[in-house]
Amino acid sequence: MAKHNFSSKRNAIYDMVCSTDTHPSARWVYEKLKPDIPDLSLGTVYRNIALFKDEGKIRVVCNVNGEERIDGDITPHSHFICNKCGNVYDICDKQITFDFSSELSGTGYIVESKFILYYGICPECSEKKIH
Amino acid sequence: MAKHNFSSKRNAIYDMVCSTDTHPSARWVYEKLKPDIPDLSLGTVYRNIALFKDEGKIRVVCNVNGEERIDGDITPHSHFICNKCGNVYDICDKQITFDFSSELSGTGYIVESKFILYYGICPECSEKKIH
DNA sequence: AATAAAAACAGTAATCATTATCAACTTTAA
DNA sequence: TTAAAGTTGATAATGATTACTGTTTTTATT
Repeated sequence: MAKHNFSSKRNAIYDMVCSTDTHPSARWVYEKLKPDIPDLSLGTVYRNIALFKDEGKIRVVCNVNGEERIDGDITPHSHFICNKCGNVYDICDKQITFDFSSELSGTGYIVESKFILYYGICPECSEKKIH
Repeated sequence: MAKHNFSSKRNAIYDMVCSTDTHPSARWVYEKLKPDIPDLSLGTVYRNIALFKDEGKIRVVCNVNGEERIDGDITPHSHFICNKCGNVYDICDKQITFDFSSELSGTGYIVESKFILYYGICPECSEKKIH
């Protein structure tokens, strides 16, 4: 891994990713930071998100409407994706084991990560009864 | 749902998706069929795959290197995605329950589908020891 | 502080998967 | 048949992501 210099923009991007529970896209992060950092470039957001992925500091959750959605919380947990509004929510399913080390043991598959995704209608969209 | 006419190309696309366990991309399906159907258009493959999705005849498994991967087998099962070669494999984890009807009951989330994805290194790449 | 090498950046162009358009061709129902 | 509706190939458009390039910032060293 290459050595990295300090970068206030990189810090701002990482902080934004970690301080939201929206499971944002690169563009969302860019638009949130742009007012405070007028000379921020969308390419910089993509570049740094790619870096965080390489470093394992963030993870990719899913792809919604062609946009990759990321999460700064890399502790094991599941996600719910709303088929209507596209919002991504954390699911606290403590009872589910994320100790997958033995789940596929003896199969030859080396598991590095496990993801559980629920798709459906979120409470907000369910109430709105929009269709 | 609109009414659909018979279409030999649509049938060929659906048959190809269902007869492979590669969890193909649209382009893969196109390239497999092209030799036998020289006047097939990539747009037609995309158009019909979108149709199958709407009808619930196929499902989206994941997104690998920017390409959406689909599955003609819509019975409940998990998938393993190789971080090296990008191949997608079926995982027969019979012990895992796909009866998610009550898993998020009382939370307000209406679950329509559940996906379990394992990421790691597949047996083939593991043997090759490529890095 | 000056300075040079390395890293990061903005701005823009390029790439690539997917979708939209539209005129020509098929299928269907009568 | 025939006309309406559905399907298609070819191509253009879209939109997310990546690559490029000249400039700016950071860092390590005087």
